Amino acid sequence: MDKTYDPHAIETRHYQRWEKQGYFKPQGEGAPYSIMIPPPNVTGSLHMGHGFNNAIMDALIRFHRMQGQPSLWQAGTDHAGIATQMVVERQLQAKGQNRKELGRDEFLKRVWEWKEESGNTITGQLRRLGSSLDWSRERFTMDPGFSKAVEEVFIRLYDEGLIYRGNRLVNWDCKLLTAISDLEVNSEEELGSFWYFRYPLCNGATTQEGLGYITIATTRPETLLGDTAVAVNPDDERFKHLIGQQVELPLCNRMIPIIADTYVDPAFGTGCVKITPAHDFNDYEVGQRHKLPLINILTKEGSINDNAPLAYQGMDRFECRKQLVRDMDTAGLLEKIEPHKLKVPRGDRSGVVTEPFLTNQWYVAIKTLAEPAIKAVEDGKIQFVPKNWENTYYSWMRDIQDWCISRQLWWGHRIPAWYDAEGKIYVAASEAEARSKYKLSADLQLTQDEDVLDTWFSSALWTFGTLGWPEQTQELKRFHPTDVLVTGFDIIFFWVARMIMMTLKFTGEIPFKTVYIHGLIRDGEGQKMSKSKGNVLDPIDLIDGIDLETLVQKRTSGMMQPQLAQKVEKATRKQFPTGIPAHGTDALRYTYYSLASLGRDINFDMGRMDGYRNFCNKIWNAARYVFMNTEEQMVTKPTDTNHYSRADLWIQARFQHALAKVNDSMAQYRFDLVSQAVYDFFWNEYCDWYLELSKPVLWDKSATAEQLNATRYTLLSVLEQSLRLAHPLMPFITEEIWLVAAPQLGITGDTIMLQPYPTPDETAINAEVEKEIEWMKSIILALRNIRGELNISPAKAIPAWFSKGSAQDKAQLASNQQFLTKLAKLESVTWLDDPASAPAAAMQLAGDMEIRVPLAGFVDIKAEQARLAKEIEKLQTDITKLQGQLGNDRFVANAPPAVVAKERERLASNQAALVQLEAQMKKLG
RNA sequence: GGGUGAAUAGCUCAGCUGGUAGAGCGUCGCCCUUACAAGGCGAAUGUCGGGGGUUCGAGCCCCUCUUCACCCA
Repeated sequence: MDKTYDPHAIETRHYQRWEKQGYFKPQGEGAPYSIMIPPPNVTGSLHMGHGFNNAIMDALIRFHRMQGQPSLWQAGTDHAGIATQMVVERQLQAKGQNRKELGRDEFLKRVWEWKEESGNTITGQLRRLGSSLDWSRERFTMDPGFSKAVEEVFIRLYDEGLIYRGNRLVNWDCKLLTAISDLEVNSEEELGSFWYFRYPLCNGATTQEGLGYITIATTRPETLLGDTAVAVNPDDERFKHLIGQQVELPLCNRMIPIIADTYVDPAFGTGCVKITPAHDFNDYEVGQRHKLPLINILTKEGSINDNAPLAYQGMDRFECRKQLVRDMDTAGLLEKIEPHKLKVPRGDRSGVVTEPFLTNQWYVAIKTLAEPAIKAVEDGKIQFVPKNWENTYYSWMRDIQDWCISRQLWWGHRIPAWYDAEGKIYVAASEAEARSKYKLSADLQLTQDEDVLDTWFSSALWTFGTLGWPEQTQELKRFHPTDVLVTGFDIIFFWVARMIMMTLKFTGEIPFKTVYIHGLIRDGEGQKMSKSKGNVLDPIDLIDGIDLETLVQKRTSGMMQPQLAQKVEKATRKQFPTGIPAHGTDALRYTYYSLASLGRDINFDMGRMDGYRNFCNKIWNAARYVFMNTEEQMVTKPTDTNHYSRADLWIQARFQHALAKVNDSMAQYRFDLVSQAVYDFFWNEYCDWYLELSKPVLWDKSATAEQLNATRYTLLSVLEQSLRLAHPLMPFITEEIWLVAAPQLGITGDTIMLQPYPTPDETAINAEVEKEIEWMKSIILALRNIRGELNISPAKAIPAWFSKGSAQDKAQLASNQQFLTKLAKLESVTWLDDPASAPAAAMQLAGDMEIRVPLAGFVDIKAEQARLAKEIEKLQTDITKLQGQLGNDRFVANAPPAVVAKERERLASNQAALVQLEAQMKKLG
C-alpha cells in the first residue's frame, strides 16, 4: 500500500471495475430489495442535494446487497419538460433564433441533440459519488417503453372519465407561455401598493355620506379594464342601499353592476371590491355565482389585448398599470396610494409574475385517486420517516384540487388526443388507433393536440414504469413495490403523493413501503445555497478540490444579477483563501451521513468534512500498520482462544457492540448514528487502544508463535470486519484496503461489495474482559493525566508505584503489566504495601487504588499541588451536591433503590478519594 | 391566519422510555514515541433561548413567551 492516502487514485479505478463486472445488478436469491432513484433532470448537473440524496440510497442499497438480498437500485433520468426546453430556447436565443421559427420537429431534434450532448454529465457525476446504480437498466422518462406507459395511463384515465378537458382559470406563465400547476407557482411576500380608485355611481345614486362615487382598493390596477362588477358584503349597512345600482367603469366607458357577495370582507380595504372574473381566482368564483361576463384583457404574453380601450392595447401589463394609474389621477379618480405588502405569485421556473388566465386545459379528477392514497398511509402500508411528514401529506391530500396536466410546450409527452373539425375529442395511442377505436371514417380530418403533459405526470409512474409496465414483467413482480423512497420534503406533493395515487390506481400496489424524507442541504451558516448568494458548493469540487481562482470564476460567471459578482467574489476569497482541498468521495459521503439526523435541514460544515477526510487517512494508516505486521507472516485463525491476549478478546467484544449499534441505527435510518458508531469504534477503540495494545505483544521477544499469530489474526480480522461494516458508507477506501486484507485471511472474492455484512456473534461478547480493559485504561489515563499536567516529556519513562488496591487490582496489575508499561511509558511498576513510606510523588486514584509517580527529578511540587487542588475542588462540589441529594428524605423514599444506591456509592467513593487526595496534599505541603 | 421544525461548548451537530451534559472542528499546553503531524498525549470550555409548572430529580414531560427557518391559505 502507498504510504499516503490518495483518494483520487483509487476511486475511479474501482468504480469502473465494479460497473464492468456487473456488480451493481441484483444477484442471488432471497427477499429482493429495491430503490428507485428520484430521476434527476437529464441535462442537469449534480448539486449538494443530489449528493446527499444519493449517498443515502447508496448506503441502503449496499447494506442490503451485503445482507445477501438481490438488490436493485434503478437508474434513470427525467426529461424535465420546462427546465430542459428553457435551456435549449436560451441557446437558440443566443444564436438569434427562436423555436417558432424552427418549427416543432426541428426544435425537438435540437432538444434531443442537447440531451445526447449533456445527458451524461449527471450520470457521470453520480458515478463519481460511488452510487451503485444498476446502469444496465437505466431508463429515461421519454424512452419508448416509458412513453408507452404514460400513454396507457392517460388513455385509461380518460376512458374512465378521470381525465377531462376544462375551460377555466389557470396559472399562466407569461414568459414561458404555458399553463402551470398550482404547485409550480410560488407566492412570495413583496412590497407593493394599494391603489384607491373612485368609481362614479350612475343614475344619481349616492353613498350614505352623499358622495357620488364609491371607492375600491386594488393591488393590480390594470385589471380594472376587465372589471364586470363591484361587490359589497350583503350585510354591510354602508352599501346595502347601493346593491343593484350601477357604477361607471372609469376609462372604459362601461357600466357595471354593484352586487352582493359574502366573499367580500367589510373590514378589509374600503368594503367595496372590484370583480375581474377573467383575471382573479376569487373573482372568477364570484363571477360564476352571479353569472357575470368574463372579459379577458390580456394576451398570452401578458400585454393588453383588443378587449381593452384602444389607448391601452398592446401595452405590457406593468406598463399599463403605470399608465392607468396616471390616467385615473388625471381624471381625478385616484384617491390615494398606500404601501402594501402582498403575496406575488411567480412561476417557479421563469420567475415572472403569473396571471390567472382563462384557457382550455387537461385536468385529472384527482379526488377519486386521492382517497385510496390517503388510506394507504393511514393504514400504515406506507410509512414516512420521520413520521410527522404524514400530516403534511394528509393535509394536502384531503384538500387536493384537480391537477392541470397540459403544458403549452413542445418537449415532453405529447397528449394522445385528436380533434376533428368540430372539436370533438378522440383519445388513443395514435391517430390510427383513434380511428378504429372511435370508428371514424378515413376521410375525417384529425389533428393532434399540440400540448404535452406535465413532467410530473410521467414521474408519477416511475416505480412501475421503469420495471416494464404495462407489460407484466418478471422485474415488476420481483421488485415492486419498492422498499424505500428517499427524497426531499419539497417534492412530497409534486411527486411522492402523485406516485402513490397513480401506482395504486394502475398496479393495485403501493409504490414503496417507506418514504425517507430528508431536509435541504444548506451552507455552513444555514443559508440556502443559491447562485445569487454565491454560496453554492459543487460536490465534485469537494471531492477533487478546486483552486481559488477557478472557484471564484465558477461562482461569478453566468449570474442573473451580475452586480452581485463582486460581493460573491469577496466572500468566496474570504471563506476559501486557498481554494478547497481535495477530500475524496468517501469523506464527502461520510460528512453527509454524519449530518443526516432526521427532521431538520442540513447545514453543510466544511470543518466536519475535514474531520472525515482525516478519518479516511486514519483508516488508511491503521491498515498500513496492520499489514506491516501481518504481510510477511502466515496468519491463521487461532485454534485455541487461550492464545488471544486480553486486548484481542476486548477488541473483538467491542466490535460486537459497534455492529449492534450500526444495525440498530440503520434500521431507523439514523445514518448520523451509524457513522458515529463506526467512527468511534475504529478511531477511539481500534486505533487508539487496540493497535497500541497489540504492540507490546508483537514486540515481545518471549511471546509464543501462537500468541503472535492470535494477535496478528485479531488485527487483521477486526480490520477486515470493520471494512465490511463501513463499506456502505465509504465504498472506495474499504474496497482498496479489503482487497489487500482479505487474501491474508484466506477470503476469496474480487470485491468487498458482494461480501456478507458482518453478523452478530454472541460468543465474541465478553463482559469480563471489557471490564478489565476499562480498568486498565483508567490507570493509563490517570498516569497520562499526571504526565500531561506536570509536563513530563512523553519521551521520558517514569516509575509508577501502586498501593491500597484490592487483591484483584494487584493481580490485574501483574497480568497487564506489559500493556501498562508500553501505553503509559513506564520505567518500572512497583507495588507498595505501605504507601506512607513513599517519598514525594504525584498521585492519582483508580477506584481505591493509589497511583504514584515520584516527583524527584521530574517536576516541581507546585505544579502537582495545583493539579491536586483542582481535583479536590471538583470532588468537594460533587460531594456537596450528593450530600444534599441523599439528605433529602423524599429522594431516598421515592427514587428507585438502584438510583439511590448508585448515588450512595458515588458519595462514598468521592469521600474516600477526597481523604486520600487531601492527605497527599498535606504531605506535599 | 393555520401548521411544522429548530434554539445545547466559539462553529456544525448528537443526547434512546426524565437519574452525574457529549462528538467533530476550533482553542490552549507538551511531543516528529518506528501506522498516521490529515498524527499522539493532556487540558479548558456550557444557569441546555426566557419564565412558570409537574416530579425526590427536567436538556428531555406540561403551560407560556421570545427569536429563527420552512410549509399552507
